[in-house]
Amino acid sequence: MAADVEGAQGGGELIQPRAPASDAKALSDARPAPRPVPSACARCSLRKQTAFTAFSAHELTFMESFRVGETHLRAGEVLYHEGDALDLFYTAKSGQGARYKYLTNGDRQLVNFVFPGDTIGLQGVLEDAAACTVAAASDMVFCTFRRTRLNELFTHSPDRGFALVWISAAEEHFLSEIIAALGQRTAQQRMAWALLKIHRRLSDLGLAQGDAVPFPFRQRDLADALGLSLVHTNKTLAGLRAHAQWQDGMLTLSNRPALSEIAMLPHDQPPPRPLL
Amino acid sequence: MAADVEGAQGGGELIQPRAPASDAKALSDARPAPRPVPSACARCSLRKQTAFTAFSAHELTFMESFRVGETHLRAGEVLYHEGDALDLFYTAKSGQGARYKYLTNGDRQLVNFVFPGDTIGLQGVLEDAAACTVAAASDMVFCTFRRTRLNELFTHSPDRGFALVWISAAEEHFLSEIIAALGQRTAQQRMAWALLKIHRRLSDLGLAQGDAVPFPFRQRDLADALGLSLVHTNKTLAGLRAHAQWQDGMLTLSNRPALSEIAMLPHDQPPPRPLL
DNA sequence: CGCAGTGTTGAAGAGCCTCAAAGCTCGTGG
DNA sequence: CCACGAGCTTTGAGGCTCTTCAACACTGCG
Repeated sequence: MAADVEGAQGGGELIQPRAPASDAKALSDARPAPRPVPSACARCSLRKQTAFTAFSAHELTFMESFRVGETHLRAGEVLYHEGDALDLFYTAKSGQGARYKYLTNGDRQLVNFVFPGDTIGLQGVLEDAAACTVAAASDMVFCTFRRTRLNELFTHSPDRGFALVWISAAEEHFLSEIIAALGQRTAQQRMAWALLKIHRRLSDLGLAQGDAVPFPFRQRDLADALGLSLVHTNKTLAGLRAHAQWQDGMLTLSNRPALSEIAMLPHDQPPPRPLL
Repeated sequence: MAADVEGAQGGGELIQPRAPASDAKALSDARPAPRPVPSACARCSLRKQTAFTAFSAHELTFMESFRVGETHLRAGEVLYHEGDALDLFYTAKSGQGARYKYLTNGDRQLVNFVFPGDTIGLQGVLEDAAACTVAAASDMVFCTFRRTRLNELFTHSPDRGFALVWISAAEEHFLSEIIAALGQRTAQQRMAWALLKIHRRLSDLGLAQGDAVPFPFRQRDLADALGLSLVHTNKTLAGLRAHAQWQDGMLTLSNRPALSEIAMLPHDQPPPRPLL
């Protein structure tokens, strides 16, 4: 699939409905292709968010040239599949998605949500096989970078190479928190923890409208993220409804202190991280 | 604590026995200090393992100068604590340990084991607060690197900077597998999965003696790694004893295909990864 | 209208946790 | 020499959390 022009879709495939067992991979192997967009980094609104560290002029110039273009995905489409060899990697620009891992029995784990500013696919670029499947829950736009030019990032702009390590380390940090949540917390604690983390991450991106943030997922996604059955996820959400409401793709936390208490969370906030 | 001379201990503190609730941090805040060792990278036996990619002569020279020295830990000692600001980061050279995260109620999660070749502390160096506590289960030796010189790694040796990103991505990959294991697998599946992963990683380092690898941990550690109670861990291990024996610090897998079947694992092997 | 996807609720059972206690191997001290 | 205690492993019993199965309500769509 070639890079397509303005207005057309960037490509992608419809994600399969959750198959009970076997035929989970009867999917097209088309890959979304990036399309060129002129001088976008300078205008990128993400860079203005306080969640991210600042760019130097030199870094900005370099990233403009390093960027290949944009990849557009519609809700439900897949960016790449677990096991794919990746020629590109991405930074999410808008919309929301998630990374999934599938087991041989058809079960799946939602490893992490993909929010604006998240860099994904780096592992798949380096190791020749993506560890996760990435799918969009809403329409999404990604900034796209080419595998073959990754070395330039280190030779031409050490600061950006440094940033990339920082990004990886921050992701690793968050994954370790997820591990602790899955391993040590009860269903209610996990749910409170996840709602707080999600809300916090989206708020830090400036996406909050009052107490509400957009969250275009299904209860099944949250269940797969927390390692809970769909039924129990529903009942756990119902039990927290006094403190958190989630309807029509909007998540509203009306009593964050209560949720923090339930989640056994300290109250610190994450330091600014780099954006690629 | 200053860098000490050959034969003396590198420092460290005794890890606390698992406190029931409150006083879990009544510990000295002494930090182990590295001691200089001349020209060690060229003779490092880890580099010869096929699990790692090769060094160029230039890279080797650079790492010799980049390295600060070695840090020695005795079994039970702590390298650094969750929340510490780190001036150093490390690559494990020998021995085994683990990274832990503690919850406010005293429970803990073993996030990942630390085996020779693993780079740790990078996240703590970049984010000003370590995400995990690192403790040694056997006597350990670490190669030590200084935070303040991290930028040199990117400006002087882009290849090593690239390697660092690769290392981070590989770790991120493995953590995502842990997440899937904790979220989707039953106790028996988790146990079989963990034993296979542990055995594989140690075998790839050339530490296997027949079907056995050294594994100097306690059932409590495995329980905290898998998110299971100690009692259930014991019973699950007993149920797998026909396929896996673990006694006197040695783990023996006598029937790997059976364990793979139980763990729902594909049979592929990980690609070579960089060593720092 | 029928159907697919999603959210909700109830009931029964399995898996895992907690509590409790006993055996084992150390090292220590009388 | 044996007694003693600490740390670890092992085993049993009871109960709670979470899963599975089943059914129904609601929505949007062909």
